[in-house]
Amino acid sequence: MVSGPLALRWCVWAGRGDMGPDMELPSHSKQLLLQLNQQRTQGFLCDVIVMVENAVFRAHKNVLAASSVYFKSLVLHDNLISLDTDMVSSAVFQQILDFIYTGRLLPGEPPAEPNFSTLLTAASYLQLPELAALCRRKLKRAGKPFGSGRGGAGLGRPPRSQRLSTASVIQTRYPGLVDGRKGAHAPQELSQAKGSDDELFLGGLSQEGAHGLGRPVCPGSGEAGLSGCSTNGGGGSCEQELGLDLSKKSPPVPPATPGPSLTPDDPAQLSDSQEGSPLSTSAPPVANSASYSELGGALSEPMDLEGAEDNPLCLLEGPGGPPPRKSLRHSARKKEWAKKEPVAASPFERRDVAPKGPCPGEDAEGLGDRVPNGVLAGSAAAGRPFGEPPYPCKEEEENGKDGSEDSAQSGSEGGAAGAPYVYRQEGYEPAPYGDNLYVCIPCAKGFPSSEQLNAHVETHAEEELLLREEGGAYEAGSAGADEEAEDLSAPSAALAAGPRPFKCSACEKTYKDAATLRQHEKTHWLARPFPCGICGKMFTQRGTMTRHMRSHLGLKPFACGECGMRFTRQYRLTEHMRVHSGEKPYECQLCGGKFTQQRNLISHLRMHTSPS
DNA sequence: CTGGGGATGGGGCCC
DNA sequence: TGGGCCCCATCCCCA
Repeated sequence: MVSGPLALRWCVWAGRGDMGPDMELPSHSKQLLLQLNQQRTQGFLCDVIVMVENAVFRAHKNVLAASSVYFKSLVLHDNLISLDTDMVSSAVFQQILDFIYTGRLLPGEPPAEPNFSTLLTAASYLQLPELAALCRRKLKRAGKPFGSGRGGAGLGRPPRSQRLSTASVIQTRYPGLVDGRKGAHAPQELSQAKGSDDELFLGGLSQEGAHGLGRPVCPGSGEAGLSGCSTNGGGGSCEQELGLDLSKKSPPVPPATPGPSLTPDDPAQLSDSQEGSPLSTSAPPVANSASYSELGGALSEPMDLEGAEDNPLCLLEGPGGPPPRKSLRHSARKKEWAKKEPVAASPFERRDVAPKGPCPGEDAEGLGDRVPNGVLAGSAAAGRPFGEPPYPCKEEEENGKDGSEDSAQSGSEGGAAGAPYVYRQEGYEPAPYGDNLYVCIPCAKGFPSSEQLNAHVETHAEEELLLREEGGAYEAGSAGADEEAEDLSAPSAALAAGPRPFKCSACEKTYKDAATLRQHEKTHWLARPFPCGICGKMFTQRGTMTRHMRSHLGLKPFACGECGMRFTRQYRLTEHMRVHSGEKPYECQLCGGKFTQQRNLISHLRMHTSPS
C-alpha cells in the first residue's frame, strides 16, 4: 500500500510531469490529506505520539517522516517522541502539526495571527524547511527580524500565558478527547519510566487509545471489534491477539505473540508497539493531543462512567454492545471509589500559578475554580517529563520549592486522627509566602512542602537513632519533640528480627531504615502526595500510584503461558498459575479445605468464624 | 434464591 | 522502584 505522504508526493510529482491531465486526479492529494488529518484527529491508525511539554499529540509516522527529516529519523526507532520544550511549545507544535496535515497555518486558539518567530524557531528545530521558509517570508514581509535561535522573538516557547492555553486549544479542537470520563479515554499513558514494563505496553495503550478514537473496539473482554480479538476470561487478551507482546517478564503467549525480533521498521511494530522506545519512558501519551493534566482535569469525576456511551472515545463501554463484564466491574469499582473518596478534588493544581493558599471562592473541598491542570501550568513549565504526575518532582521537593500538595485530600484513609504530620488544609493564610502547610505535630513546626516536612521528620528519626546509639535516653523538649519522649525503648519483638531503630512517631511500628519509616509515616498523613494523573485518586506511594495507572491503561505485563491471560502484577500471575497447576497450598485447619489462594482461604475462614 | 468456592481487580504497606 | 504479600470487594459458577 502506498502510504499517505508517499502518495501525496507521487501525486505532486505526477502533477508536474509527464502524465497527461486526464491521468491526474487533482483532488486526490487534497482528499488524501484531508483523510489523514481526519484520522489524526480521531487517532485512527496513529502510530506515533509526540510529546511536547505536557501535551501529547498523536500522529502518523509516515506523515511526520514525509514532512521532516528530523521526524523521519525520530520515528524510525521511536513511537514516542519527546520534543525539546525550549524549542517548541505545545501550542506551537499544535500549529505545526496542523500545518503538516493541512498545509496551512491555522489560527491558534483563540484565533490569532501565528507567531511566526516562535514558529520559525520550531520549524527550524524540527527541520520543516517549507514551514520555516513560510515563516521567514512572513517575518520579512512584516519587517520583523528573525532568527532561529533561542531567546527574544525567536523563542520557541511562547509566554507562559500562551502555554497555559494549550489545553483549551486542544480541548476546543478535539473536544471529545478531553471531555470524557475516566477510562473512557484511557489516555495512553506511560507512567513508568526507564525500561519498566509499562514501556512495553504502549502498544496496548495505543490500542486502547485507538479504541477510544474510532478504531474498532475490543474493550477488555468483550466485543470483538477487531478480527481475531477474542474474548478471554478476565479480558485483556487483545494485545496478544493484535500481536503485541506486552509482557517483558512473563513467558510469551503462544498465539500471535511476536517475539522481540521485530525490528523498528517492521510495520507491525510500527503500528502500535512501543517496544524499545527510550522516550516512552516518561511520557504518558494521551489521546490525540490531549494533555496529561487536561485529562486529569477533565476527569475530575473519575468514577462516573455514565454518559461515556455518548462519547465515541468510550473505551470501556462502547456503544452498540453490552458492556463487557470487566467494564461493569470497573464502573462499579469506580463508583466505589467515589463513595470512599467523596473529596476527590482534582489534584491537578496549577502549582506555579495558584497560591498555595486558598483560591478565592474556593469550596471546602478545594474543588473551586482551580485550574485542574497542574501539569500544564506547573510541570510543563518546568519541563517535567510527562510521566511525572502533577505533584512536585523529586528535585523540587528536595529543593523545597514545591510540594504544597495543596489540592486534594482524600481523607478517607490515612489516619487523620492522631496523625503526627498533618497537611493543613483549612485555615489557609492568604499570604502567598510563609504558609507552612505541613505540620509536624510532635514539634508543631510547619513546613511549606512535604519534602521539607519529610526531611524534618527524618531529623527526628535520626536524632532518635543517634541517642539510642549513644545509649542515652531521648531528650524530650530540647528539639520540641517532647511527645515522642515516652517511647524510646525499642520493642524487643521488633528487634528480634534485626535492629529496627526507626520508629514511627504515630504508631508503634518500627523500621530498619529511615526511608521505610518515611514511607510509612506518609500513611499517617492526610495528604497523599501521589495523584493519579487520570482519575485524580491520591496515593501515599508512588509505586501504588503507578500500579494504579496500569489499571487505567490496561497495562498487563504478566501473561499466563497457559491460557494467555494477562495480569497487572506478577503476583497475580503466580496466583493464577495455580489454577492451571491445581496446586492448593492453602489449607483450612478447621475443615481441611484447600485453596489456591490465600485470600480465599481467609474468606473461607470467615465463613467458619462468622456467627451464621 | 442463597451461600460457598473460585477467581480476579485494586489499594495499602513493607521490604 | 518494583516485588511481594495482605486485605477488601466483586463477579461468576454451581450446588
